[in-house]
Amino acid sequence: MVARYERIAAELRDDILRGAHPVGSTLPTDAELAARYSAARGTVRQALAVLVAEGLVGSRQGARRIVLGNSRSQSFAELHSFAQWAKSNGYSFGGQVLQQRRRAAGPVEAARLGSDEVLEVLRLRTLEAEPVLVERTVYAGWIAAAVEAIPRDCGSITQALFDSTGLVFAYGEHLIDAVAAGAQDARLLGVRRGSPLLRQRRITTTQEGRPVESSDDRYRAGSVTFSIRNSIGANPLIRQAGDLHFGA
Amino acid sequence: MVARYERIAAELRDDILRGAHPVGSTLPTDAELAARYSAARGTVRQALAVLVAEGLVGSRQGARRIVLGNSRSQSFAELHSFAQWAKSNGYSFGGQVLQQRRRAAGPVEAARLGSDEVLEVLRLRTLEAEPVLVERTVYAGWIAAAVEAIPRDCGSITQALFDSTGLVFAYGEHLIDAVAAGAQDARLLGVRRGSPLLRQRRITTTQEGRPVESSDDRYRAGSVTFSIRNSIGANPLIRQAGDLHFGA
DNA sequence: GAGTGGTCTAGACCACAAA
DNA sequence: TTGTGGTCTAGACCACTCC
Repeated sequence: MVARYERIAAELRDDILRGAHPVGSTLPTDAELAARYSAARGTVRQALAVLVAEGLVGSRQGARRIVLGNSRSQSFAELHSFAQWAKSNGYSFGGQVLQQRRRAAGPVEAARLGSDEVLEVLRLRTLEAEPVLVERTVYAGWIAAAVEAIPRDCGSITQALFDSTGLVFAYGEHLIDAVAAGAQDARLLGVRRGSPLLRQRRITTTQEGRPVESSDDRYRAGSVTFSIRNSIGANPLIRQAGDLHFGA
Repeated sequence: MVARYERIAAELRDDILRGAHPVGSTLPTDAELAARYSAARGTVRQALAVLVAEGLVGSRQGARRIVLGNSRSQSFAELHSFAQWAKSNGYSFGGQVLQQRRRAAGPVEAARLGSDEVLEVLRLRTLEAEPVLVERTVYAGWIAAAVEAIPRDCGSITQALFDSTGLVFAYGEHLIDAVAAGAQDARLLGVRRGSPLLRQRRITTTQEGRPVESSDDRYRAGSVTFSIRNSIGANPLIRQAGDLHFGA
């Protein structure tokens, strides 16, 4: 069952991407769209809100809505998976599943992933043959079987899931902070307990917004740096190898 | 004029951050909230959509809404200074200059800031009366006099420089990683040496792109989280206030 | 002043989760 | 089966933009 507003949003998006509404032009008014689709104004507004969130359409109170862009790729994540990033930068990389088990979702996970049963995976990833990243990932139940079918030493889970299911990931929210290495972190990464790690908590969804996984990724300090440029249109977040010279 | 749903959202957000609704607990139902605030269900849902978009609340059709988090986070979608961010979130904050001296720029600094002489400033900043941030900032020579004129306990340097010079900052590039606290960091922040800090190195420019400062900011672990969203919010009905749409 | 989008109301029905 | 959130309608008024 696809919601009415989703279908209207899809039609409008197609119109924009097709060029029927060029960048800079105004869209039909709420009332016109409501008449065209025989829907209530509220439903049309819900559809338009989708396009606004994607950055395709801009709106200001009192003024007509304007088409801001006509490329889908810009509105979605430019943040690639660890493997994609490493590959595109010419680094050698690897990965190894250390633990994997199904279990019941806690209340927070259930709400986050929309799933009662989850697959918990502990993965250690290497860069240039050095262990640099501990991933603790919780997958939604509907994708669990596909994840379990992936070889344990697969380097790119994203690629493997795309090959087996056709899924393309969109990256949702990222929370970045610093934490002290716990006992398990320290052992896996070869650092002392309590030493600094860069933590990235993230939620991954399909392009339609369906939650796929929730992950707690911990990078060894000095191995990876996140970079953000605050210029419009630029990639908001990219990873960089550590050891960058910045400032003095 | 603040919208009704914004005020309701703010109240609910405060309740969550205050701990009145612990993480994992369920929120009141739409109907209960509508009755409590004497608002229509649609208005309450609009407020809740704000919290869902912020990642504080999760929802699934048929199930009660659940509190997902209760931590403050700093979003990169908003190009705010520490003071602006703290103020907009209702936190008390302060700052104190500990050291300040002019010196010759190193070759990298000279290239980066376009300046032979620089002003080096060590600043300690507090949030809710706790020291959370050590800032080591290097200002370009042309702005040094204006910086030196700012009172040492000024909370918002950005504001002070705007007041005295009319300058508006644009934030250029941010590099984020984790480092171990050095001796000075540890002493100032009241943590053990070697304990994890979240480091943000950034370059600030004027809106025209002229470099103003280069800074190494170190946050005590657990005090602040950076958040980056690069896909559609869970509920597209709500636009984020003042959203600048980079990558969003 | 006319037109438009932003907000809000008060209903209704449906899909889904949990008991 | 009951309750909840998700969707949709049909109106209303307001704030704002643009002419």
